[in-house]
Amino acid sequence: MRAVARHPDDGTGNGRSGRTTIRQIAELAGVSIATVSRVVNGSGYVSEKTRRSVESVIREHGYTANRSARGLSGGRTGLVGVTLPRIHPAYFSLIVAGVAEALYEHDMRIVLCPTLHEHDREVSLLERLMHGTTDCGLLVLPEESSSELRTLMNHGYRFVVVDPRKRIDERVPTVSAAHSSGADQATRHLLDLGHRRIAAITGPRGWMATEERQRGYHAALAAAGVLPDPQLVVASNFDIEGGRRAAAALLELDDPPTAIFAFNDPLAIGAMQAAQARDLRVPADLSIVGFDDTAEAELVTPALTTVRQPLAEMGRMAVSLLMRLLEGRPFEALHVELATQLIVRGSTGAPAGG
Amino acid sequence: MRAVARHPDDGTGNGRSGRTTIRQIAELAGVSIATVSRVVNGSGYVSEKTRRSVESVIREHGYTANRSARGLSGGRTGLVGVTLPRIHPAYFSLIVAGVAEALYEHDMRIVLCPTLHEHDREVSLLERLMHGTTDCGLLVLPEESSSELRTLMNHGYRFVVVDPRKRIDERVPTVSAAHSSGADQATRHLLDLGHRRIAAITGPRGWMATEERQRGYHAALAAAGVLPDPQLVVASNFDIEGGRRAAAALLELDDPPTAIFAFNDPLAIGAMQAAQARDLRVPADLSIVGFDDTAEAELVTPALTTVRQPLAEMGRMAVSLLMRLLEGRPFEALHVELATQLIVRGSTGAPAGG
DNA sequence: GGTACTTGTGGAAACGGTAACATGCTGTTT
DNA sequence: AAACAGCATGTTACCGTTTCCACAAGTACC
Repeated sequence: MRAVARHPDDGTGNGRSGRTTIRQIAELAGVSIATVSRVVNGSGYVSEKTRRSVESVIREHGYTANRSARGLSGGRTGLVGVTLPRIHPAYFSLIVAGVAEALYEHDMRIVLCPTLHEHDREVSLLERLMHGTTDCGLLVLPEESSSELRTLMNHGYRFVVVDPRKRIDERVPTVSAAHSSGADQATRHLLDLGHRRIAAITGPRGWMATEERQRGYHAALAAAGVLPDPQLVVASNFDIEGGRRAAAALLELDDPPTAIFAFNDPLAIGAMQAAQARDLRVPADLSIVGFDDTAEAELVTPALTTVRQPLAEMGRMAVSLLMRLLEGRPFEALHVELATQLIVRGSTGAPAGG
Repeated sequence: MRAVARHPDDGTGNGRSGRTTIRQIAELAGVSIATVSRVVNGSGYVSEKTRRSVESVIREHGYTANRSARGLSGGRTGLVGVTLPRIHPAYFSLIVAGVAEALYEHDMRIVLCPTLHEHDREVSLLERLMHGTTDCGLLVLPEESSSELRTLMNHGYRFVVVDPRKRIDERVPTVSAAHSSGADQATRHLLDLGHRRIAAITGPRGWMATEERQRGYHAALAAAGVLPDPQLVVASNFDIEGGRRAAAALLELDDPPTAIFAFNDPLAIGAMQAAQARDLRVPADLSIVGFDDTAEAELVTPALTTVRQPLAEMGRMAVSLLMRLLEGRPFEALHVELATQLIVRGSTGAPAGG
């Protein structure tokens, strides 16, 4: 004879005290657990009368299905694993915000896994996520190689990659920003203002974002008949300090640039600091364009002209692909590229000589 | 006769294809599942020889326990529910970063639940989290009333509150920053510089952070023998726009302040913008101090003098309380208050008249 | 040489759901 | 009237763990 804990707290403090189960609801409503399950999940046949009655009992007792049980029994856990390098930078937190919002509408939750850019951590995290914890995954700027991702797929794990770092297997669904066209817009803007010596501070070599943006940059220069100068392209690492160093080097050149296109906002802010450190006025002496349009772009003086990536929207779009993946509906658009938009602010202007 | 899927992908794509289970490991190692469980959890008696053998099979096959099953079977899910108003603002993402880092060390994961400041959403989210999804919770700036939190406790749910919004039940463990002493430091700094008309732009009325910081502000003024002027205290809502409006109102006064202490960084940045909009120089004509020391404080010109809250550390501390709660170890320090530190930058200086 | 305790191991009962299958009904078709 | 389809509901196996209990063998003690 087991005691049935009716009181909310049975004093054991083991966290499962008194939670209403499907069996209790079934008994109270005078139906079988199968019927309650059908009502809760809206599956199968249930008469209007029964449905009402069960629903009222559920409301009255505040029942919610135990996700562990649901997950175990072959249903869904309702959890989506999200791996990302770090939580804090505005870039990532905006994507996650979009993801969370979209998932909430599907009554699913995020299991957040920062990898701190460590490949091994990411792999072991995914290993665990796959195994019963989550229904599917969302990999932001993943560290894994294409072949590792392929292995994941072959194990039957469903996932979507947001902002792929390197070029990956064609069959992996991806969401990214229109890097190349954004870079093209930014560069054209500088060309239109009259700049001809336009430098680029890029991200790490080999990253898709870097390569694609570089492609846009070169395309715009070519279209304007400007010969690219290899001296004017410096690779860096996407943070403020990197921007500062790269800009300092560029400004040391015999024939320094009149404009710098930085491949993200922190780099651009670093460049701005480097310019101000050597008493150059922005934009009078040096124009600067960034990429991202996170909140910081509006804070600096002068405010940063930058290419806006729809970060939250990328998160939402990734969720929408994920849901289709879960439903097993095959879909055509495996690779979604969201449009970027140039936001012109105070950091760009006509070159001094012009 | 059921097919036993040996191959990693059985083609059903239902996500549970081919994952190694405890039973398979047991069979391969020639022991019972109970023994494998004991090895995995380090509980009960297992001979050295058996342990080695089982461990090697586990390593070889990359086995990890299914968390749903573990959660269901009365063990732990290894998941911690984290509710917070929004993910994006630096304030929150820094706390979450600290939480994630600390939880990783305990091999636990975050289930992230943004509430968008909606009370109902938070309540229903918690309702679900409690019910089998998570082992415990971490509530950042919760919307719930003290009595709702008490109800949660009585249901046997274990949780810790980070940065309580209102004053709550004594028995709920909390982690917060030393609001009052931080505000005291900030105000004293301005007094030391020679300011006497020091305004305060506070957060929403009734919030603990607001009240405590106000207490520190008043204490510092009193200690310096400065009579507080009610006109100089304006309540706002913790964002840039609010800071702009509040500062504009303050600067309209017949006898305007020579310094403003804003109760967080966005407010301070808004105040700075308002000052610059009316051609006041910061700090020559107006000194400004913020509170938080998130990244933005260093970006604005001049860089913001502000009170640093150890946000990531608050997250880590909350996890440490949570772990003790889970272990059932009772502990004395139910309410932890972490020290703040004044960071002096360019936005403060001696008043013009001084 | 019993008895009692320690150590190592296996068997089996939960845990709370889902879903396949079985079982009645009520009409409708042939 | 028999056969059958569609609806509504109940029964039950199963998901992968943990954990309690039983049992066996070895050791210590009187």
